[in-house]
Amino acid sequence: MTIAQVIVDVPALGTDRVFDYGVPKKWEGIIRPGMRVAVPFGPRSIQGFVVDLKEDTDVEKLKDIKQPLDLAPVLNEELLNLGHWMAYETLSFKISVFHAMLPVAMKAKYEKIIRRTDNSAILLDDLFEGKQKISWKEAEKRNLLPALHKQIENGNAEVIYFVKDRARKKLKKAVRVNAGIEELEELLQTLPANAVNQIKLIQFLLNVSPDTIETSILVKEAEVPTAAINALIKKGVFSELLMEEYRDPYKHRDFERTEPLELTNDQREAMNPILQSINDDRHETFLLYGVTGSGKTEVYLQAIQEVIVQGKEAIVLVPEIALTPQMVERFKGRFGSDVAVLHSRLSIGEQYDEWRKVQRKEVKVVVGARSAVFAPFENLGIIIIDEEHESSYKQEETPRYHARDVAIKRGENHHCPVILGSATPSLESFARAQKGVYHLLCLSKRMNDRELPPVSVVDMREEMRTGNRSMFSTELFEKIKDRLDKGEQTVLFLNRRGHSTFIMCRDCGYVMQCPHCDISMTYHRSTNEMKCHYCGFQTTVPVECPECSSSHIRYFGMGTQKVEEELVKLIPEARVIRMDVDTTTRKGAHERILDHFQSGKADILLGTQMIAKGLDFPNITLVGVLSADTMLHLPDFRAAEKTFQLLTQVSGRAGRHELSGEVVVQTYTPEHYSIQLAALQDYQRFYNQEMTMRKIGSYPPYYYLALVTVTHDDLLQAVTVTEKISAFLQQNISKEAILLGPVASPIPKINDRYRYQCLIKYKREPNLLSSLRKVLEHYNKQTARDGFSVTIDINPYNMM
DNA sequence: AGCACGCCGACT
DNA sequence: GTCGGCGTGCTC
Repeated sequence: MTIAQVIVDVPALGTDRVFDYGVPKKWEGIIRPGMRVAVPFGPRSIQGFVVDLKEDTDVEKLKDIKQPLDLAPVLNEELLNLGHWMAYETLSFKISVFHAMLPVAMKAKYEKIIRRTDNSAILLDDLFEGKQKISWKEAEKRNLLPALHKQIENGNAEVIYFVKDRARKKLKKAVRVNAGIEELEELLQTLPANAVNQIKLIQFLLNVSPDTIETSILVKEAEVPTAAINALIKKGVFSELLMEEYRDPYKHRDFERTEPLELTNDQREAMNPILQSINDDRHETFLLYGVTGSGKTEVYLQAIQEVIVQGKEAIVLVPEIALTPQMVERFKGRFGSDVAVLHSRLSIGEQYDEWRKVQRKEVKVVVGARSAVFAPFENLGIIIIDEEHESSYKQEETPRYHARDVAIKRGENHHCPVILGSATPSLESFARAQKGVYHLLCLSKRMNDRELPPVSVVDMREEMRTGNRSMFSTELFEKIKDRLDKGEQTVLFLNRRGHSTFIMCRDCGYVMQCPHCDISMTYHRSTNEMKCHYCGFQTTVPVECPECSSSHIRYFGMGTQKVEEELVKLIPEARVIRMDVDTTTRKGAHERILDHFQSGKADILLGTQMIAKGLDFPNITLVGVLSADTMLHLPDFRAAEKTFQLLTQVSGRAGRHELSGEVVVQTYTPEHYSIQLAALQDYQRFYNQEMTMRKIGSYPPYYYLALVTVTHDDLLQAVTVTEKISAFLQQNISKEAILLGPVASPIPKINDRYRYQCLIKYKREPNLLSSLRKVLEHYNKQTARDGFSVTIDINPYNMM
């Protein structure tokens, strides 16, 4: 008897292991590891993943698999092993990891129905309204459950559990030609002369002789009505079938084909070691450090070209917000239909279809956001992570994995190179490159030898002193007007959307806080409400101060909305277009805004994060950063690094082509090294300076981190448990490790739950993972009962 | 995570 | 005496 080992779809500690199931005779040889199956689990029926097959089992009350949910495995052997590894490293449940590796469409939905079994019981006619079955949801709504329960107990009705697969393929009609040439010619003779369309159709078949053809295409090309096709189906010339149709998000776009460009010396030098590694089938991690506009993408493209020539496949990861049509175009332009695109702005169906293209080996290249690192290729030749320093490569929910770590693991599995590309590498990666763990490749010159644009830092405190209280310094304002006169374009960057960040009473200093979270409420002008960005709590804008009843309530902090209003007031003739989460939620909005700006229909592009990347328009000659220090003062040891990276990125948007550009950076802390060195575009010095800071603070890359967060609705309880955990961990780590805590989380309360944490800094701690696992196991019992939640984040990016 | 089982108090 | 409240533990 074949036994399948199954990971069931129950994310809990007690079920995070394999369960054995019998494979029914009729599925033997069909059910294989990596397939999803429907299995009975207790009284219900749920989804599971077969991870292995074996011949016998010790389990006595063995149940059988109900049915497979896939025709072919959705996880290959490599991905299954990768899943086990990830679950171990990130302290996650295996089932959570498997779900993270697959498109959301493959996550099952469950449904229950109640069916009557005894048709003679007249009482049931009322309950079921004469029908045979009723859905659980409806029974619940109509409050029939108590009565139905009784009937279930009496054996007059039963509950049936369904596993519903959401992975629906879109199908289209097609026909297969069964008749050979002779048969067709024979038929042509016997058809009556008035069967014009059938004759036309057969002649078409004789000319083109297709094997299988989509019905709608046949109608168009043979110029016959469907009736003619139906007639031939009846005569047995065709048999009908359904073909899978891909929901192609780029269906209506033509991509202009591009040819490889001549490489610069720099690029060729960077290219050689990569090619070497590809040719030797050898895993190596490269850090491609290239200033903005130095042509990293062309290096990626040509490396991929080589990989494809060798019959292998490529994964390219790009940060979600940089995954613009412009970016996709570069890859589709070079590799055409060999490219699949995966990111969260696609619909669930589109994501599924793009993934299917990979599974069916119909593409060679995947360009996608974080989760594309799991693309089910079997013969990977290269993995590229562009903008490797981006924090969006770290997933902030379980499984809390970093795409960089996963990419390197897969690179090892496939003996292929991994390329990390950035103009501002993360300190972690650059440090590894310095140590020789990664192979450092440099592109130090911009393409077509354009100088990096000069950056001028404006001290906004000085502006204040001279009486300028607007959000634009005199220098920036003058320069914007100058560009307007010249018909050149300006990009204004502000890392904050919305209108004002908070409101404060000018008389007593009262700042409105969320009653459920320790965070100030944000003013939203469009709805004229105060909103909490953490729990979604909303309330009206106070007309007078709740503390001192003063009416001097003022709006502080600026968001993109407010800047837009100001701009329109100050320079009415300027055509401003705003780009942030609020204006890009609708599908395709992203693309429309950029097209609009590119075609010169706007003078000023005002936006957040998302305009910092990839934007490459020839007419941009001025970049303004309205407030460089918005993220500098966050309680985050990476604040300086993030500021430096962002400023460098934004600056890189100016003067990339014939026209030279310049950058104006407004700040209240012009003396800070991250702003100074970003203005000088001096990564190396920033790296040295910041490394010193990290060494002093015992932070990465000198130390690894593990963050344990405990939440509870009672403050004291949260503190007590965090103390116990800290004490336990203190005893189980070496002297070299540093344990901080318990301390309140940077946001001490979210959603009425208090948050306490303890942070472990360590260099080498082989037993840490198992100690942390013990913490989870021990407190999990309390977790459910007493309302605790304990989460562990290995190498966190977000300390909140 | 569900769901059943089982042990306690409040009621027809 | 029974209904139903939720704490406990299991699911191949």
